[in-house]
Amino acid sequence: MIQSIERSSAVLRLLAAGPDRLRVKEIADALGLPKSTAHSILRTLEHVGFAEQDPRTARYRLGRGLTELGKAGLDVNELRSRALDWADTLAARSVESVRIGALQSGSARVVHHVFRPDDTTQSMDNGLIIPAHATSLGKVLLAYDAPAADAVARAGLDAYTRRTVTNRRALAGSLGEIRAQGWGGAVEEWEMGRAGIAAPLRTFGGLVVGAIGIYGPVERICDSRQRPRPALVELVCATAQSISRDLTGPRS
Amino acid sequence: MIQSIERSSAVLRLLAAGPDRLRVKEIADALGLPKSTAHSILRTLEHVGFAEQDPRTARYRLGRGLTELGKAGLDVNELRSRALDWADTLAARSVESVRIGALQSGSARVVHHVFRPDDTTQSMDNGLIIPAHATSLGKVLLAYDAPAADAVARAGLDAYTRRTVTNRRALAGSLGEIRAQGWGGAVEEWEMGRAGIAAPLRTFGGLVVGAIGIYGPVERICDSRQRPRPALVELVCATAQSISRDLTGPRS
DNA sequence: GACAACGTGCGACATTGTCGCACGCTCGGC
DNA sequence: GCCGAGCGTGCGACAATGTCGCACGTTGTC
Repeated sequence: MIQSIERSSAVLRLLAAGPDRLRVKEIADALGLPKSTAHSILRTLEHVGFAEQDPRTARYRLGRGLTELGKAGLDVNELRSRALDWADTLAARSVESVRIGALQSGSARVVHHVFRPDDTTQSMDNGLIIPAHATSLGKVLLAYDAPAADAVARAGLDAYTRRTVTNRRALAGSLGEIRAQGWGGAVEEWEMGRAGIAAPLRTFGGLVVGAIGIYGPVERICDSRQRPRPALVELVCATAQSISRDLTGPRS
Repeated sequence: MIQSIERSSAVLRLLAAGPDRLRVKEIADALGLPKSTAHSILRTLEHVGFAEQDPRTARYRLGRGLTELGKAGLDVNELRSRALDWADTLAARSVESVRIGALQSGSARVVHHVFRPDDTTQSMDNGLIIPAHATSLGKVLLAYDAPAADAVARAGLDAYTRRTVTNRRALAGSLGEIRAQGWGGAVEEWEMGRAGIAAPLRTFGGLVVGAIGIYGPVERICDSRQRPRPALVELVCATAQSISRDLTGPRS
């Protein structure tokens, strides 16, 4: 039984008990904890949005995160705005178009799109719903959301090219591989001649709330053996990690 | 920032995301955790009532405890039923009457009462509201609930005897002492010639949900120097700890 | 205006949570 | 109906992590 979780639940119950905001000392006394420990728990609870601190009185009360448990975890707009700069940077460094996606009602949706720097003949993909099982972005999202993956597989895996994964078992294996290596690739699974590399975006506790990836011609994305170029993979993963660090960093 | 709390919040978000119940493996994969770790977190969350496991499918979903955060922490009836046997035992061993109390809307209420074994001339105190600042039971409850203590002090500290604590500062000091030693006593603060010894009842994370204590003639409760007899204090504390262990033990 | 009490941060220690592994079991497929 | 894979669960050892004590700077109070 994990001590800190038990304690945090007690803190939440305490905060919920009365309409009054509570001081650190009061909580510490109520639970028989040192001030430091109580403070540490409160900081974490505030960090994840389960508690809030009144900036004026320094007292704590329940946070918005608890009531929002019923809804979608993270606002798509916030994800977008927080990832904007990083996406631009990734596009510049990789010299490819960049997409950020999130799962919405079980399917993958592009929530942000950065054009390839020196290429104007592209379509704006914002808001586009892309096949989750046939793109790197979609597969990464599915890899960390079992129910969605299930729903997609159950709905039927349409073939877009001859390399599209249409076998449920093969898809499950692919998703497992993505989890194992922390990123996912898709080569000509959606459109012939095009490939993508994507990595998950994580919030507190490792919760995946989206994915970011690059998409472009196979000959630029992959090496001679049709495998995603390690340098590009590294770039995508590093960007994803930076965004994740950002998401867990300043307030939520 | 406490890792396990962040992770547990992620688990809760995950459980809240979809209406489907989730498997341990799915949660572990989604957060990038080993199965064991995820399982440990889930067990704890279930333990504190934030998650529930379907006994048939072994899958997890959100628990009732989360939605009940807004209401009183622990049902008084449950506290009563769980403490019944222990209260009887305490009455038998101490040969005194035993009371169990809880805070209700800022004042102390007797939720259970066991008569002194060989004494029939007693009144039934069940449901009785007793002065929180002038009884051992009430003071123990106040010691771990700062807002209630505040409200009581603000409402005015009526004097029932010449030994009743009526000074706010003195009361605060008394409550601090109770926290420090883990039990509280009151000698002729409510009724002349009567004294009490009480200790807190704790749930998960050390949250105080009630108090148990004995009450009787000063000459039996206290030694020659008007101080609570150590043997009785020990008895009360041991009983309180047993009940607390019970409260954190089998399901909530 | 002075004191006390609070919130906050840091560091060292040791407790605690984490991880890897293995056991039974159930579910699904051949 | 049998076999196999995959799951939930439990244990143990390690070391990472949370805990605690202390001290600072500040706020609120008398």
